[in-house]
Amino acid sequence: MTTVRIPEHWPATEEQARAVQDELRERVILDEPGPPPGTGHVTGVDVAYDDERDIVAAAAVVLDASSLEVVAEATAVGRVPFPYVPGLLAFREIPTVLAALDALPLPPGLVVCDGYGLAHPRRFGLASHLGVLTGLPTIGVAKNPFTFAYDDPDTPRGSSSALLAGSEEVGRALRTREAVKPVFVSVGHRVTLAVACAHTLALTPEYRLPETTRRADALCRRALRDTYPA
DNA sequence: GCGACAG
DNA sequence: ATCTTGTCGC
Repeated sequence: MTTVRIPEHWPATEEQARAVQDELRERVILDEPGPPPGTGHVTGVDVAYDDERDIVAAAAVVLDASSLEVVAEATAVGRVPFPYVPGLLAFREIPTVLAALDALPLPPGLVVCDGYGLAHPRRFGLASHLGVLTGLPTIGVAKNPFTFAYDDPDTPRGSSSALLAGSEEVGRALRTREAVKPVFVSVGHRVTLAVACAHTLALTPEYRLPETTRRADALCRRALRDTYPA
């Protein structure tokens, strides 16, 4: 497993971090459809924290998009590089996630993040940030609506409704399991919202959350306890 | 000013 | 995110 250091010029204040977002936001690509769902590789990334020891562990798990079988995985650990501030989550996760992605023996294909992309106070969430830095197509699938408004989607799996920032649709509330709380899908980089939702449905044949994030979540937790046992 | 707020 | 037992159900 890779060990990472905090990058030299990583933002130290919220003001600096917001300035980085405002700068990088210009590079987001929103007019590409993205890879077709059900083909190629799809990679889930996630992180786990040990606040006591100031440690963060990241995992990247590559799945075959049609069988959802694991094709490759990698992990990385490092110091937590930024405090949790709503809207600045990416600065906590990105260095370690990048290291895990770099350690993969294969191209990741589409990357599925645990959080938001466009659905963000400055329209530049974790998935957008990771996409711009890697050039990879990315989407965000979050478990909560954050500050955004939405109407409850219809009961059947596959139903969806707009995730709204005022009157602007920044994502979709997507029902991945009948009558179960929806997930909140937003575009990261080089993927369309419709395609992002299609991928999310393809990744949730059984559970509310995408297989990608379920696998990545399990792996980064394992990496954390294997590396720094209680 | 106060509360809410991805993970 | 993380702290945490049992419990209901497939």
